[in-house]
Amino acid sequence: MSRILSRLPVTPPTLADVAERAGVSRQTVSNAVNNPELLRDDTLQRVQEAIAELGYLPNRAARNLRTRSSHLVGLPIKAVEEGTANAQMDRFVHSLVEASSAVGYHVLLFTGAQTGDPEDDLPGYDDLLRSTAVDAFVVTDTYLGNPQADWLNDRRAPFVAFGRPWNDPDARHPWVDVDGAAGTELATTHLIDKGHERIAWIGWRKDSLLGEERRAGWSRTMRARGLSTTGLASRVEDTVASGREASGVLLDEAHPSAFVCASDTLAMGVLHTLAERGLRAGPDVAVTGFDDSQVAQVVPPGLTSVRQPLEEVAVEVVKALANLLGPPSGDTRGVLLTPTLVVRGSS
Amino acid sequence: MSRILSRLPVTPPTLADVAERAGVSRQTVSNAVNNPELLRDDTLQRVQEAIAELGYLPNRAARNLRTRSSHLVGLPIKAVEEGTANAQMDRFVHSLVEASSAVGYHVLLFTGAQTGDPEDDLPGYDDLLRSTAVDAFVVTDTYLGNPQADWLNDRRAPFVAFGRPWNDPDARHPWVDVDGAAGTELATTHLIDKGHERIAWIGWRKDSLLGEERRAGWSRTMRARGLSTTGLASRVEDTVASGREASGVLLDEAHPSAFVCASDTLAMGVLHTLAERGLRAGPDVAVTGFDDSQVAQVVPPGLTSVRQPLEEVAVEVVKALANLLGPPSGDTRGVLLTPTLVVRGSS
DNA sequence: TGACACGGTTTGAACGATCCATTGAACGAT
DNA sequence: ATCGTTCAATGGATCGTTCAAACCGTGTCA
Repeated sequence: MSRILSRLPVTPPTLADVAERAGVSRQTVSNAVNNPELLRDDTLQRVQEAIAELGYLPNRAARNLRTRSSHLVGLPIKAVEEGTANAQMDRFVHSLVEASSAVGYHVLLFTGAQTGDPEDDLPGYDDLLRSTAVDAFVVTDTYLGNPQADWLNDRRAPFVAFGRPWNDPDARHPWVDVDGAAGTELATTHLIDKGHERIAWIGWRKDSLLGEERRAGWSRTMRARGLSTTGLASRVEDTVASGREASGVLLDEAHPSAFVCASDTLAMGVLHTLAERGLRAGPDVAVTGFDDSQVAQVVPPGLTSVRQPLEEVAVEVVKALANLLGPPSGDTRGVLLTPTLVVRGSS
Repeated sequence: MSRILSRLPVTPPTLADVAERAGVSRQTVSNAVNNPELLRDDTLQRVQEAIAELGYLPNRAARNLRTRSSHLVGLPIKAVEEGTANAQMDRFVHSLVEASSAVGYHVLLFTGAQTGDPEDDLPGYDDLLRSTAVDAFVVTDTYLGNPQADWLNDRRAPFVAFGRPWNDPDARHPWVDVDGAAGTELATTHLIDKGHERIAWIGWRKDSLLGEERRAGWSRTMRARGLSTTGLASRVEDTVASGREASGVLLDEAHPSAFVCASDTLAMGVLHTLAERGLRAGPDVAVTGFDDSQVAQVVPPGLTSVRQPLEEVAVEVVKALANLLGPPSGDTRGVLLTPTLVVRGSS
């Protein structure tokens, strides 16, 4: 019969065990854990001693059942894209986990239907919510046309977005985002200060509002400093190959001395072109990227890049979550954070 | 037969609701969900219709309470290291989440005490387990001296390791790992086939058994092909700077025509040296890395690298988990997978 | 004819916590 | 001595599910 060993040596102590040991009722122990201010000092201490002696920990499942909440937030993770250098997600996830645990929440990962169409993921959200597997979501990809935000809003599902609600300026969900234009402005100003005057832009296609915002930071800074932008902008796909190609054309036709890119991926494409033409990144042609990915950190001679304050973003996201799930204090709908510039050899 | 998506505010239907609608008892509905083979065909169908009509989903918390299991596996994530190019964890995590959900499990992230000392993380594991927050763990860092595995083993905590139990060859926990020596053998063979004879090794300090294993793949292949290894090996820290320095020294003293590195990080260091000396990676000096990180994919001219089958690893880990938590079928203690070589411009 | 086995279904009792209404004691004011 | 108020602590009901045992009609065999 004892062939099957119990996984844990003994069954963990319950509220009732602690209550008996401390000579109080279950409810009092519960209060000692959740509302200590309700107890008299001496009883509180007695209960806490009993808790410590028995090594009591509340059973999550029982608590979840009774309170109808799981203290879990769901984070959908999308497929890993091969070419693009967006490994920065790591940083965000790590901070999110840490910040969440500080307010008693854990992060649950899940994937969608894997069909590529975000539409197909939506039932997955619903199931998690209705089965009380998670209390809320954190969504990270609110590009234009992504149905997630709208869908979750319709269903009154609690969630916080990393990314502005581009398609619906007065959406009612809380969000946190990074000011992209401020980032490219930093990069452009930096290059101008270094003496560059013909500074090119390589960004994404026009339907990306995120891309257009970053572009605006470059163009407004150029204008403000009295520099021309005509013929200096290119809009392509977010791949190394596109960046390589676009920079080649720009070098031939517009002779820029520096490139500001909408992503590290595109900037890597520029580095490819420079390497092919025997030009040195930095001394000959300056390049800046966006994201401060690991690639930017290790590629020779180091890629100057705009760094998003992902740790801060995570903290703000968790604040919004706490506000959403706990007692609402203020209702700050959106938070916009400012990035910084990490200068390396490429500029 | 349209799927009913109820708004969140209304309480979701319960087992009892379904039972009433189908004209059966609660337990019968429960069986329809968990042990359909126990029901007569017509009853099963009736119940399934009721489930579909109401859009019923079992309440996770209640199920967890009753079955004393959470259907969650805990995955500790460590701090993001800045310099090193090991963002490959993404790939593993993604596959793990996917493979887990296929067998009804979700992945819960958590961080340790953030003190840097892994010793301090251990209570965190214990708490999660005892509060029935997770059923098991997946640990990923079983380097020599890491107390996790031993500690979990002592406590009979169910877990699967990605990484061999280096310090205890007959540890009793299941593990999955990648054959590092086979990987460097692939790289070395590839270089030899390309005509290289003086092939240098840059790896980690001797106390890393993982590093020694990778080194063995290089040295045994060299020996097997009748090539000398004397003076061609260097053991340093896993940083870009160390790789840069070590490759400089080797180039001066041993004149290798190719480098096999224990990591992409070290290989990037070699690329730095080559760039500084005006040497082209590939035509002039060949370089191979290990991990097939995103850096390897985007750095010009592309870094040849050993790619770990992380997707397969995840699948095997989940298999082991299922075996551990469900009815044990076989008891395969360890699984060793073989990596592949991704050839790019650097070789 | 009675005992027994069987597949399919039902019933009551957990699982371990919190919510809610209530009790008991303490205390100052009448 | 009585009353009202407040503060601490209690006991029972409850969350939604699964477990264990009981039930019931039918068929089989001694």
